[in-house]
Amino acid sequence: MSTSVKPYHHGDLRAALLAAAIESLEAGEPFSLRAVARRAGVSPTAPYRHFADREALDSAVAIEGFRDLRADLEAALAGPTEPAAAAAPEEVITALGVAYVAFALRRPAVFRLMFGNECDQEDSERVHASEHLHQMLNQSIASLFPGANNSNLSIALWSVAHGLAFLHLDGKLRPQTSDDVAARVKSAVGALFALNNNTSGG
Amino acid sequence: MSTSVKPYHHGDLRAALLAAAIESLEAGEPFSLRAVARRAGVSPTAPYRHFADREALDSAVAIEGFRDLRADLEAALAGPTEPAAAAAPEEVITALGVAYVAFALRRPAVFRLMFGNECDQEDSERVHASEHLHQMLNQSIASLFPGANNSNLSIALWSVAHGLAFLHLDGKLRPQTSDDVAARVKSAVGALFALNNNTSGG
DNA sequence: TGTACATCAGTGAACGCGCGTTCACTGATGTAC
DNA sequence: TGTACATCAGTGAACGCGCGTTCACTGATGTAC
Repeated sequence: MSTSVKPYHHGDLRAALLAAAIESLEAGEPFSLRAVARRAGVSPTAPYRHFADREALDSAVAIEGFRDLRADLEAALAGPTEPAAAAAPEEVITALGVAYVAFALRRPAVFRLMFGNECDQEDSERVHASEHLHQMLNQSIASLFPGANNSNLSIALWSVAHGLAFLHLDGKLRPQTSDDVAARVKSAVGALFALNNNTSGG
Repeated sequence: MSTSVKPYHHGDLRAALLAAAIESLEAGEPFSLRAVARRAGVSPTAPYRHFADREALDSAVAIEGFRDLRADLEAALAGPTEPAAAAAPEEVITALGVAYVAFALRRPAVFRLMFGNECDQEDSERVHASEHLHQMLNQSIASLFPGANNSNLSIALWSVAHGLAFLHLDGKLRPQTSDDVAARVKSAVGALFALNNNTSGG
């Protein structure tokens, strides 16, 4: 019983606040320090023990988001095909794209927070998290296409996924069931792979 | 003298508010009805004569943004090459992409407002403005590639441009001088056109 | 051409709201002796 | 094993802010006669 009444000390409030922040975002609520504290069942000023200011909480959520997204993409890379077998590039890229867009649609507010505002370039941990993602994509593309223009190609393909994600989030592309979206990602990648054929062949 | 002192009636406050809203966005200021009214030199409640609420002003700005973006893209289509000559698809697509991304970087806050929030599907005028853009892209792609998969290809290419725009806006891709950005768009499109070659040829 | 009056486009005070942040505080914890 | 005390992690009242929106209002305009 002594543990069932709310203890004065929380135990791991930092983690609880992060979780609450993500919940709050995913519930579509407006994001604020106070709202997060409320959801965590704690006074409005308690977060200041763990985060310097609102921006710091913001950043911590974004960093966690980047970590989660990276994990999703790595899972997609490991994929259903045996890792030993060299899967076709188009397949791998489709899998990555589907995972990327699925993440964005499953956790739209987190995704927006990660990408949707100009990030403070001084916030090195946050910058690093996004660069780490970028590097991971670069390496995947490099291993698929051991050619010269990898950097351009990887940017292009990242952009496709990123654009598809945002266009869906913003309701510019419908409908939104996750199967439809996955199919659309697949078709888009397919169309790009066929691009050169179309050009020369009609 | 009687016209130089501020008249009670503004003349065209609606247009002035729209202009002020866009200025305010482009100046990087937080966007609010009150701030816009302030910038237009008018009382905080004057906008309510012309816009039902904050959302309506928001929408009007987005609609104007879509119109401007469409104009930019049409200019890019008309382009430096003679309109009579059938330009190479890659060239046309690059021109469109460069114009798209340039618009986003030149007017980042407007672009974010246009795309960066889930748009009210009830707001028919706003929905229509974005669909009009979509159609215009579809038609351009259709005329470049008279094949079957136009819809997929046009979504894919729109996504590339959209993704490049947002990745630049959010500082995920650097540097940001407009020439660099244009070059990057060009390279990305080039990499996609070469995609099939890489796959089959190495 | 002049006047009465409806309509329109602004004003300015006021409301309640939630926000980020500060401050002095207090309850709990853990460590030195 | 006890006790004193520093440290830590919370509380709760309070601040000033800008926001969206309402309300009753007033100054300007234009139209009917």
